Amino acid sequence: MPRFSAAAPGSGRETRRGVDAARGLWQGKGQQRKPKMNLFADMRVAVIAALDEMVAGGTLPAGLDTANVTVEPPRDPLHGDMATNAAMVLAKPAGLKPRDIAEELAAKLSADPRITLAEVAGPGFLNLRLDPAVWADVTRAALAAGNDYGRSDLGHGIKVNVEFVSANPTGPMHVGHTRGAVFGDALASLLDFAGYDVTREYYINDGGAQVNVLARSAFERYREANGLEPEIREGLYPGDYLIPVGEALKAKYGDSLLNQPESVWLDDVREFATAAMMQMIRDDLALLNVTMDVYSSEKALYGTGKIEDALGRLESLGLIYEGVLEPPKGKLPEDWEEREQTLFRSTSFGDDVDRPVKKSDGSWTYFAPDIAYHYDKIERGFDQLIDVFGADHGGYVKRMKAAVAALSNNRVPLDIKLIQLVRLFKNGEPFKMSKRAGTFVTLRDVVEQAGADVTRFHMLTRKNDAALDFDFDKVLEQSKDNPVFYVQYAHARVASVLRKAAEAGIDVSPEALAKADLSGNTHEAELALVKKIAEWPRLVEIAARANEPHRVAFFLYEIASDLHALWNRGNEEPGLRFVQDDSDISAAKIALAKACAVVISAGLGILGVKPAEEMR
RNA sequence: GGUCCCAUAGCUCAGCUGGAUAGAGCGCUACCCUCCGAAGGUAGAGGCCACACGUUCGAAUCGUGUUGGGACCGCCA
Repeated sequence: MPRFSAAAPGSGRETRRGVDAARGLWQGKGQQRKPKMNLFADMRVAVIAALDEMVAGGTLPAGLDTANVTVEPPRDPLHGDMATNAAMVLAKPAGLKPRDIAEELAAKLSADPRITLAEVAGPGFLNLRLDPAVWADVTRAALAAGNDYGRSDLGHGIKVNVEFVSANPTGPMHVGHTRGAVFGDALASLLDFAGYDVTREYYINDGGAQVNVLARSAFERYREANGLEPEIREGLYPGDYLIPVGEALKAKYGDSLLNQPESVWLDDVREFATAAMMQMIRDDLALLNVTMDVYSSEKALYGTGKIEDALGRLESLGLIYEGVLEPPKGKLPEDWEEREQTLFRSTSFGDDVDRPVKKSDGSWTYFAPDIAYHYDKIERGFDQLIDVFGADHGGYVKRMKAAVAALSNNRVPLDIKLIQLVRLFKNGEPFKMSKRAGTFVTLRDVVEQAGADVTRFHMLTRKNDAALDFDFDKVLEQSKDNPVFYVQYAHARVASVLRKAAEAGIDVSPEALAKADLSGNTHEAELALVKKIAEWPRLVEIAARANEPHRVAFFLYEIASDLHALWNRGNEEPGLRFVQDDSDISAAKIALAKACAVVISAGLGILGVKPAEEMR
């Protein structure tokens, strides 16, 4: 039975810092680790160094801003292995022609042993072709780093708080929460991988009217447990999930509460029921392999002066006043009348109207504890905040950002990611969710049918602000039309190769693969794969900068596609197969395959999906 | 009325702090399995990136406006 107490005494918070050392490799608090080889970042360093030489040599003026200089893979492979826009970006501020800059830059870069050809193209692009030895280095770097390949120090260990799920503790989690949970958890892992110090946090809305409704609903189930007819009135929560809570209440209180007025039992029953709901939510999250670092309680903000502190700070900044809001334009609410309220001057920070923090009866609005909670996060020293909300909370984005900007004196950026809805399908038919009809699809329903791995991957195959279709049949389909299967299959194929090679007496130990002569991996299908492997560290940084974990899922699909393509080529060209009679050649091919598997494994790790060793 | 999100191939969607001839899957068309790696493979067709103007050496990407779709909009949380 429920053991969870929403508020740890005195703090309003439960943490699990320091007890999570057992996380998987990729989820270790990694900001102290050294970043691994990032070919594109390395080459950019070389380009900037060459530009510095040109400044020293007098070709370029000093003090140029190189922030917009990029080194990236060209869309067309005919353009070489990498391209830089340096000449075009710098032409105007330097007062020179792009091609002139590019020509000299090309001459300087040609001295780099990694670069075999640097040629000017188009309006001033500089296309670079790399020495094949570079690709061998990439393969070896991936093998050596394993699941840490692609780790970055982009975040420099700064403290980021990712608040997600934060479902009301009034019932089980449904599919919408599931997507938010997967997104938030994957984003947190991604940021950790990119060198941020990440805290996963859940805000428990246990301070509002809805937990009183929960208490009254649970009380009816308590009466039911005592043999009375429950009266689930309109507005109460009718779900069966409260029946065991009623029974637990009976076990604790016997029949002693039955004839008592609400004022006697409300607080106790509310606390009991809330704790039970939070335990259920924790269990649901555990099914999805989501573990929070911190649970913070809204209720614990009341009566401790925290709300008053936060609003007092706003007041000292002259951002709180008593006033009357204009009625909203267009359709007027039925019961609209002018009222004086306590308002936060959020318009000073880009909001459209000022927002009430106190109701006309003097009690706090929902916004007030939210302000206090975010103030608390700022005070705990976070450098960056991320909130993951359902798309229906879009209206709160501006006011929340305004509050954080005001309270942190613009020091702490707040990014709010809105999660669009999930549309459920079964056999291609829309699957209507309805609490009344009992077809209420919970997180548990989804995970029990589809499994945590499939659910997690599929939920990340769409951008967070795009609606997502979830078809129970399609996500379980074992075909290349299913991205989950496709990526897992690629990893399993490599695992299969390693097993087969070992059976054939080939040494596939890490040491042997590290020593393999990779200079023979020159087929275009092999080069396509190794170039994709080289791109992985860059993709991690792009995804982390945008707070968009779905990019990882798409990248994994692409690299899996490259592996499958190479595999298929082996059907027609036996020389491309991984397992060969010549054990030296075989080791080289297998090293490449293994490096690919390493990237898939690391990427799946960020998404929270276990890589498959075999498909069954 | 206002705010936010969205608009890319027939369909579902990617598209990098702006970069070269805009990509993938499905569907469609044509080829390809006696066997050695087909829970398939190869190739192809398919686009006014909603529209207009602007910024820029360069715009699907940034800005303004228009059209169409969705979400939200003071004592609900």
